[in-house]
Amino acid sequence: MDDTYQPDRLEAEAQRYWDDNDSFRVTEEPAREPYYCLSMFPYPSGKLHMGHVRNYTIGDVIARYQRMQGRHVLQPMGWDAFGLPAENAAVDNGVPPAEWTRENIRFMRGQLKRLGFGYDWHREFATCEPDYYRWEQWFFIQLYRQGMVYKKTATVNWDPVDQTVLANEQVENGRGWRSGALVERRAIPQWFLRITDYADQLLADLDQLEGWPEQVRAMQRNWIGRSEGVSIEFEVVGRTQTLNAYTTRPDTIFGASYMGLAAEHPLAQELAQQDQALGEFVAACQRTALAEADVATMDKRGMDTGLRVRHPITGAELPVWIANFVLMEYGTGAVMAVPAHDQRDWEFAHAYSLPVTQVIEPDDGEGDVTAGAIPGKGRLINSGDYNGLSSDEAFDRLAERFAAEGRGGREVNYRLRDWGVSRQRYWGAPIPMIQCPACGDVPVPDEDLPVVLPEQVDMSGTGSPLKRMPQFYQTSCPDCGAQAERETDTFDTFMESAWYYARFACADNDRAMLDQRADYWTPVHQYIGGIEHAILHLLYARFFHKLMRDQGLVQSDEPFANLLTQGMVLKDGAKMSKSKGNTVDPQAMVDRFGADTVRLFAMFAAPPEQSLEWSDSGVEGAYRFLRRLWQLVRGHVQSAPVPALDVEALTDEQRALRRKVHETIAKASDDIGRRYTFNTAIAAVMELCNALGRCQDDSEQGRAVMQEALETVVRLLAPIVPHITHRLWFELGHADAVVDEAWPAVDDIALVRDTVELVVQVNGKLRSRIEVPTGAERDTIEEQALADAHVQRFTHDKTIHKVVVVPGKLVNIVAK
RNA sequence: GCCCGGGUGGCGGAAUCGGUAGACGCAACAGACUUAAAAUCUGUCGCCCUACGGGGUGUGCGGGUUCAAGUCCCGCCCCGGGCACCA
Repeated sequence: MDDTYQPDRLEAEAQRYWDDNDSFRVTEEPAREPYYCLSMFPYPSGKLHMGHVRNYTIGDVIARYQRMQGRHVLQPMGWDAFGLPAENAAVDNGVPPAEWTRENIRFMRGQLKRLGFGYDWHREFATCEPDYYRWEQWFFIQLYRQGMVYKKTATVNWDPVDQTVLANEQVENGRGWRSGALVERRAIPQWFLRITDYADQLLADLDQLEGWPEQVRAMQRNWIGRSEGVSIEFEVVGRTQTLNAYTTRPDTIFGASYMGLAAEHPLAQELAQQDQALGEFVAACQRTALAEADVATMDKRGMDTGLRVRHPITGAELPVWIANFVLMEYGTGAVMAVPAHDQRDWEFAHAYSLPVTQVIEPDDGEGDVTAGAIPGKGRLINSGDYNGLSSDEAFDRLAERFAAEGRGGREVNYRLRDWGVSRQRYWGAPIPMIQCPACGDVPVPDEDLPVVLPEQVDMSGTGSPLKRMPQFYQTSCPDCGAQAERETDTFDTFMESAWYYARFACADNDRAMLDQRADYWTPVHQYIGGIEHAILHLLYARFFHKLMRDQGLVQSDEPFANLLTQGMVLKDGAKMSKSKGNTVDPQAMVDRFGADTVRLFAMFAAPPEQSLEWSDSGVEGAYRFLRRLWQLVRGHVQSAPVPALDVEALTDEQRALRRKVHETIAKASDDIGRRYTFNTAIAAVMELCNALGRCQDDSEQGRAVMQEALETVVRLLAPIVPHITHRLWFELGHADAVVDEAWPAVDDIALVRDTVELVVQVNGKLRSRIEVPTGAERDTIEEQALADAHVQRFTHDKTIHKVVVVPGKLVNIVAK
């Protein structure tokens, strides 16, 4: 055995062993219990960052642990290869996106291998390859034929100088990031998936996802935003048309003092044509950025249209205002504004001196409508025939009334909007549609798939180069044969990541999107990724899984049974970023200390769900621990031969050490297998190693206990630091590799204790400790605690009121 | 603004179901080894007081429940994530 720990040599050897033995290649074995462990695949941005290292280490630890538990583990890896950065790189450096992406993949694959992750590389794919996206195109067409896809105009950020569509990320303070021009909103036709048709299922099935953090389920619930309300038609005075408003609070209808319209509302658009001032205001609203956060924080502004609607009960005339905080995407784009009971309406009413009438007496104490809105439910006042009813009673009565009158009724509404999948970008999967002047939108016939994205492109112009490539877009109509044009938009990249987990099960199938192997492996048993994907990616993947189920491609309802969301990696308290200059390159760390040290630190520094503060000296500490472990094993294997363990023949000290070994197995198994708190599992193993290092027992049984202890330590650490343990396992005298070993088992007999220490408190303050026999009676414990000299000091001049005994833990004496 | 998290020593964190606050590691300090340094090993390490036995105090802030609160409840403050075209 080498005198010193030499990670570079040893890690290369271990990796060669796994390669030569195809250790992580799996095929479907119906008799075995499958376990699919998946970490969110990376965007190939150039090189791995610490967030990747952390994510993939967590996944690898779980995969290797489950393998040691006897499960048949699949852990694949691939590339989320379409996206904006490739286009930016092309503009900045003149490298074509395809070439840039493939080079990044090649480099990052090497980095993943160097970190020793146990992936089945035979299943690898990149989403930018036609083999992959052809099935996405095929599936989109299936959905189109079923009516799950439709086209409508929707707004995008438009940069008037660069003549291009911008992502929200590319808009900074309302200006285009390259040109600095004020961004405009522009409405263009785009493709949508009817995710709202699945809103109820997506909401209801969250209850099945017991293996998901409650936090994420709550975020999805809020995102879907199911609400039960009432739609009400308002007559427009002097016009034949009506305005439909949706409200969750019909009980406040007597407090309605105006109606708010979104700038995009058809009536607002119509009025803007006729009135110059209104036109300018609507245009100004439409110039501002799209992001919800911007809409929510901007000043509430509006303009009176001069139109009036009739209050459906009182008949009073209410002014119609165009308001910048009313969203066309939610409800009907028209709101019945009740300033006394809605904060936004209240602010707006105050800004424009509109009336505020309180119509609810809140249940929980008093409110003051001069200070702010009173949003709670209560009893109706100032509400005519409805006075005295509770909010809930009034809701029902009014809903029935409007339904009976044929001008509204109960309605369930969702905050969730349909999924716009069109992107006016080059580096994405082409949307497989053809527009024919005669036939309209026609899907590309299955036999013509895939629609291949041309890779030789000129990225120097503005906008997508596809729009400048007649050889791409000129085609003939599949239906009538006339000259027609292909869609030049590409798919949202969330499309690729919405189904990749299933494709890993059968990535080699060139005849179908999925086959029965997808049902063998999915639902994914453990999915691991960043909390930043808690809503969009995970919701889209859940939606896709249900779509695929309804196409008969999979059987289950949900794609991911268990979810672990990892926190961010920070340096000096801030997210690592190039602009802050606080990045740490994992490669430099691996070069210097080896993969095991980096993996160990990443798992030790914080539990996975919390953010992780990077610390260079902490990494050195991890390295020191591995060196000490190496020397601990070396000292042991170089001593005399190890006899068989005879548990009957152990001294008290040997029994105590062996008990610690088995307590550590119990703790580490629970921490890794149930709690996913790898940091505390590592701490427990470190504690055990500290105890082993102090042990000077070179008797026969002393060495036997040490052998058992070291074999335990090596196996407990094997998922986390697989390279050093690979080697140490052989050094401890084994012929087979530790990667194929079973997780150590707890010997319950080793855990037995004769006595247990109890803490003694007086009035809740720690005053003493007593040693009692393990199964001692309550009375005995109480007697011993009261007799304790330290306790007496605090009780002798007081009366004992009560003695609380918590078995195995403490005694609390209440004295006054 | 809305939704979801978090706040514990000099630092990262531990305390799992309301029961010993500070495990484990880092940094720092002291000692051993060394010609010296590095490495390694040993010890100390929340704050205040101390006769060195111990005592007081302490988990963002202010209240409350309880024999007992970092943990539960109410009200604040600060930091982070998401907000539909970054992935």
